[in-house]
Amino acid sequence: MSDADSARHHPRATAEPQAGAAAAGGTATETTGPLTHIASALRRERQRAGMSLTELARRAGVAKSTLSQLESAAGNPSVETLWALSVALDVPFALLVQPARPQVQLVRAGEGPRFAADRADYLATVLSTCPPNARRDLYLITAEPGPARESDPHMPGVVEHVVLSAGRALVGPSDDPAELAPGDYIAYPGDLPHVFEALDPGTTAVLVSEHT
Amino acid sequence: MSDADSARHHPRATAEPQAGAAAAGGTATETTGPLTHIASALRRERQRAGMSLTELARRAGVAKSTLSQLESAAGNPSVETLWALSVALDVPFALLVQPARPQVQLVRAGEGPRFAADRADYLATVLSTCPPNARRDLYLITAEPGPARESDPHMPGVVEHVVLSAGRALVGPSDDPAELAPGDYIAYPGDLPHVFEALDPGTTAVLVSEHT
DNA sequence: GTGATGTGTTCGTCAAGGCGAACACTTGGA
DNA sequence: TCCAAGTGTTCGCCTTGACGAACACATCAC
Repeated sequence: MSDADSARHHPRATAEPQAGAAAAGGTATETTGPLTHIASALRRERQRAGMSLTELARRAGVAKSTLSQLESAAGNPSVETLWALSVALDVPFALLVQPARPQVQLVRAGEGPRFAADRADYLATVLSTCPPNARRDLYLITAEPGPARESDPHMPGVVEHVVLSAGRALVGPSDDPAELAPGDYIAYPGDLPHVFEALDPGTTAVLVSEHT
Repeated sequence: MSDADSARHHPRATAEPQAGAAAAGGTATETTGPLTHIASALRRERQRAGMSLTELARRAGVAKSTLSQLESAAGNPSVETLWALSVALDVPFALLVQPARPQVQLVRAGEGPRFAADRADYLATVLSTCPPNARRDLYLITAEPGPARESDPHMPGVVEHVVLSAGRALVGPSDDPAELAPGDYIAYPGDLPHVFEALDPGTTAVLVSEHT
């Protein structure tokens, strides 16, 4: 994540250091505020779920009037309110808040920034670092047989997904790894010690690291 | 996503239809409320960024007092406030709100629910459906050469990532697909028409569908 | 037609969020 | 030692979010 400053977490961050007072007052100009997105997202998800305004309000335990104002982009809901709505809609909270920005991106097998490997027989290529909203990285792993590669646990809340492409490998929590064949998949908490040990030469895998 | 109702979007959803009134009142028992998580997440991320309470407040344009109360789990911030903080911290909004729940999960190459394929020469196996917070699915694609498989565009905001494991394939937006070799990676907006056309027999790939 | 149920909207009221200022408290020069 | 500059905390005050009730409107049964 170090040299991926080009892709930051917010589409058009506007953290003006000095002009913060503007955001403090009630009449902020609100550059890319989440409120308009919330309004449309709420209406869209509610209709997708086939709920009436009244019913959603009842299920979420919020006033019908509040919900109406929110869908009109009037007002700035509290987290609890929006949380209740996301639960009632059975929709991830983030979906109600975050704008998105997709793009086409291509990385050839050889290309892409290699991850500094402490050993020559293990190579991780970064395919995609966390975009605006999600916190997940995509790696291509290439490894040769040898002693098990112990990874130090990452930040709490990290989940790693591994799909084996070729060869065989011992992957998973250090205390109970699984032997994967091509096509096999495993997911495990990344904040616990875990291993990736190639058993066959030319072993490759796709690794998704989810930062929650 | 149809038959994956086991994994829902919220850790312990408590959308009681009738008892919604409880959540409405101020003194709700607050089962898995995001407020306590926000408090700890805010403090953690702020310290990780090496910021003082005063500095973060200044950058985000929120009152120092407000921030202090939030980190003490006192109060229920508005979305705008929390948004400003997430921008100032350069951290995805969701990270401040969502609890997480990692687990070990293993799917063997043959196992896992197959995705209903409209053609015999294209098989998608679900490896992992969207967990509590993220909205992304993991598929293993197995395809044989044949006419291009056109996918109808999905919901807006969807991004698909493809890493080719074996064989060769033409993947990407319909108007400009890329020929992938093993190890190649491509990402593209899923809300536009796109193709997956195997060029070699036994072509396999890993597909990450991000619902943003 | 007319009442009954549904939709989503707009009112007035009250509690709570967010604000600046004043407050204890530790640190490091002079 | 004392003052200055930093930390994070607690105060009144005003603004505003969230509420319930009343509202206008469409639909359907009788």
